[in-house]
Amino acid sequence: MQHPPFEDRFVRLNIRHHAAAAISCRGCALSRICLPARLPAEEVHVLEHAVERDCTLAAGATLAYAGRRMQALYVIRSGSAKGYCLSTDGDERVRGFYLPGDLIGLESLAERRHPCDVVALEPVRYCRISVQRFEVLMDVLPGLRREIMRLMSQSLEEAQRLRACLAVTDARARLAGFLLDLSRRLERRGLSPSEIELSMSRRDIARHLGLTIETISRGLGAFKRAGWLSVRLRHIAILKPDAFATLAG
Amino acid sequence: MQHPPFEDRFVRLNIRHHAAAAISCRGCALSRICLPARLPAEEVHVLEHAVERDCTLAAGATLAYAGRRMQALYVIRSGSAKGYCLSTDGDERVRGFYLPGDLIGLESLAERRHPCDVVALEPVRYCRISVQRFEVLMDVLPGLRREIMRLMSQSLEEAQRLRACLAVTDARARLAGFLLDLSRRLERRGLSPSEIELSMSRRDIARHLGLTIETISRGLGAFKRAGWLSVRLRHIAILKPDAFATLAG
DNA sequence: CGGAAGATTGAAAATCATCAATACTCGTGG
DNA sequence: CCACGAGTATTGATGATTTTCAATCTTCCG
Repeated sequence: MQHPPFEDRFVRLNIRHHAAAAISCRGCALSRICLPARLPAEEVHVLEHAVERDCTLAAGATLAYAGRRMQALYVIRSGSAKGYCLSTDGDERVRGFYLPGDLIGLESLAERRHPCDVVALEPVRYCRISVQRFEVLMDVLPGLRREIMRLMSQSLEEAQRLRACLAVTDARARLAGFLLDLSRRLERRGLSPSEIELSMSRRDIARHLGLTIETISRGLGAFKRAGWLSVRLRHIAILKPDAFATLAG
Repeated sequence: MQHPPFEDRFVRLNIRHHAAAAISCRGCALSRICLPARLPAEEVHVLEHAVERDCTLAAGATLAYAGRRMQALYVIRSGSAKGYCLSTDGDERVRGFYLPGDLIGLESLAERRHPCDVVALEPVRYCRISVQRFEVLMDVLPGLRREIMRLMSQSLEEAQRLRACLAVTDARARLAGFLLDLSRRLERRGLSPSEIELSMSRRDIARHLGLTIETISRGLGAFKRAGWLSVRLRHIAILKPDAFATLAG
């Protein structure tokens, strides 16, 4: 819609296929977090053959364009991405951030087109499964189907919860809620919940929370002075998670 | 979790079964909006037998309790409800509002428990299908399965979009976004997008948008003075939808 | 009629956005 | 290796918006 003819070319340019280097799902570092974790072995086998592994994306490259027909679902293997849309007057609204293990495109299935742009915040490795194949598998593999349902339900819950976290007037509380959520998501993926390397800029966080860069910066400063965390640029360490939980509610 | 022993009793007391008066899905006023709309006739028939129709709930009564194991999925037939959770210090965060045709419980499927309370904002009639039956049907009816997937995808998209609408600093813009979204949801359900009878209080809206009652009131007042809408208590008429769209972005 | 809850309005205080200046990081190229 | 410059982050001062507190008005019940 917004970028009619270019997208396919762009996306294809950004994808590098390394069929030879393709790792099986079972051998993947994410196997405990990703789809196969809860799937019976025979289904994992079928799934493996439908998935293109080792796709990569450079930092800043776009994985999906708003309004364009969706071609595939993606799973982030490493790196991270942000989903955002542009308002009529040109400023962006960040819908959310995708972390390793996250499935991108579930929200696009109904309309068969992406509701917003998705760009890599850092170099991203990801897996890809075409919508057509995905739909076939959904009919054929009951285990996968249930797992996808579970994932969608979970994403829905998460989206609503995050929304509730924004339904708070206080800017610090919002920031605390965001950091806490990020921490928990990382923990669920087997990463450290306290030592966090932010892949998004202050600007992204601000556009995500409905605040300004300066407020984010000052908020982090206040948390630092309170001894709740240490910050140095994109690296933060959460020292008192309970304090954040209390502030966020 | 929060209301351990009482819930079942409450819910049951609030449900009135009128087996005799049960209407078929095909005869239901919502048949064009609700699940059966996109289902093959034979599946509608099966679904009909699994659904309890004509359940009712008094205004203010609770349909689902936060933390409690989910028993069933619900579809609002008439009336409306709000989903909210309480923060540690007791003030509520409104997650969202459910309108006629909305399926309640999709977000609870993963954890098998409700993430937040759902209470009726006005007298509600609804249909009910137990989780057990639902899961069986999901395996048995491919059409229903696809439709549910579509619905979940759509809900997810909606939740993310609404979230983006909060990612805006200006209070008026948020309110405009909320009204616009409400208007569009009503329209999709065959109701008037301009003549709206709000079932939620200013307080509910405020808690939903991360603003205060007074700001909501002043915002509506400003829209009124600008000639964008007419307000009288819970009844609003949107006169210039484009103005709202522009403000919301 | 009377009382409780909801809604509006006004004046204040606090928070946050805006504007502006500065510091810092990191990649590039001399 | 250093200098440069663009992008990013911090900090300060000011002003606008929003919250808070308070009073009033309305509606909706019984």
